[in-house]
Amino acid sequence: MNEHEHEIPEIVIIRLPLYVRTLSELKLLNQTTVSSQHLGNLLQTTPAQIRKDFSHFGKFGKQGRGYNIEYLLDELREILNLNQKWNTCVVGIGNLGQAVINYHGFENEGYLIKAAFDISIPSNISNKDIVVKSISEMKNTIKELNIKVGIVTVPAPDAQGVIDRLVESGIKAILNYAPMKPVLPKTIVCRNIDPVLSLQSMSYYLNK
Amino acid sequence: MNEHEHEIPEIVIIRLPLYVRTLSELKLLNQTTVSSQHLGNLLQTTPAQIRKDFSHFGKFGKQGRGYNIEYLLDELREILNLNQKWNTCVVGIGNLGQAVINYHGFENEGYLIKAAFDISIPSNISNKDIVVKSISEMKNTIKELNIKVGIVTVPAPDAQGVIDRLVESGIKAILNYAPMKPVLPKTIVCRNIDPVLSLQSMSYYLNK
DNA sequence: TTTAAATTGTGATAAATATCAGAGATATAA
DNA sequence: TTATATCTCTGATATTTATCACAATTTAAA
Repeated sequence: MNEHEHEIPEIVIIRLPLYVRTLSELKLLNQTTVSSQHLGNLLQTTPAQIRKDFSHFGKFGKQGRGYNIEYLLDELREILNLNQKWNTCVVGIGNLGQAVINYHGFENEGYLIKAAFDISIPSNISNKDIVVKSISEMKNTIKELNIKVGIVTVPAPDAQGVIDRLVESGIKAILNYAPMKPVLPKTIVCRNIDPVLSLQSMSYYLNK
Repeated sequence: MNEHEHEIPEIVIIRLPLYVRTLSELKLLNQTTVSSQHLGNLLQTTPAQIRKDFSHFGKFGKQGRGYNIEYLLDELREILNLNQKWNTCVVGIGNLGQAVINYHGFENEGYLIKAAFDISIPSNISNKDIVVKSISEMKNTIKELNIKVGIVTVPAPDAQGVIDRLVESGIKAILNYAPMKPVLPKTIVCRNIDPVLSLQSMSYYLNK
């Protein structure tokens, strides 16, 4: 079985980056092999699920021995297209947008913020690596800079409009911080970051 | 069927806040009733799922008519314990922690940030509504201020330690921004906010 | 060399989740 | 008043997801 023979469940794809993260940590600790049992312990999941997940993409392990960390890590990174840089842009340069721009956790993982857009351009953004432009110049800039991922940090009422423009500009993936669910063509991937929803669902379990 | 007769699937609980949000928007537009069909259109889901989700908690609708928005909204808010304020604290006052503190989307939804903790206390935090203290004073402060929710914004390597202290201090829910999965007693609820994982799982769908 | 222990990959099974479909209730139009 | 359309609630069914369990393979120990 390999990735060309069947559609892989999204839930499996969503778990792959967790495996990548833990394998990277093990590699940093100079570990060379790991079993699904051990990986399951570290990730608080079952070895069966890990093996089944991997089995969608091929055979990466060795019976009686486990997985070679370096090899498995590289395979998973390749599957996820992590062995390359991705250019991104931020739309919305308010508090949240500025926080995202100043957070360097994205760059470290290969997601480079190349441009930031807003209606009015704040003067306090001065990062020589990031082009700051008006939303009206979005389409040209995204094409010129080969940007594939849009990070949306505008207020909810503005988000759908902004997202429509991103799609029109050729963006393929959206990381949406606005508290709303965008309407999108099914060719575009989207993930929502919505801490308020997380708090609200946790509140169910808080007995008064 | 009501909430006392069976364990409700967490996946259902996670969707309830979405319904609350959309119902609130409809209420703001002075709508008085809504059908599962209409709600499904707005939420990009199926009417059957919405009805099944509600059915775990009781009968809120009227055949041939739909749901009274105000009534349903209040019931759902009551189920989720949203009809009250919850005191929270932020642990980690670096860039991310400060961004969370300056973001007022939590307060607006009834989650009040009452305290912020770090090892060294930055001087640039000056919010008279938030107590800023050393992590060593965490336990007393959390008890005194009746804090039930902890928001973790420390770097990943520090997160498990901080979370252990939060649990020890009597916290019941954790919103974790650190890129790791905490080990927790099963009495504690936790949600992880991990935008890097989101980006990485989206990358799978970006063909080079 | 032989035996025992460890571990994968996977078909089969179980569990969880989503959808279907129709009886019954309500509202609206004729 | 009657007929038609709308819509909920829910048991039954289908689909998706997770777990089980074991043959096959590898390693390590006897």
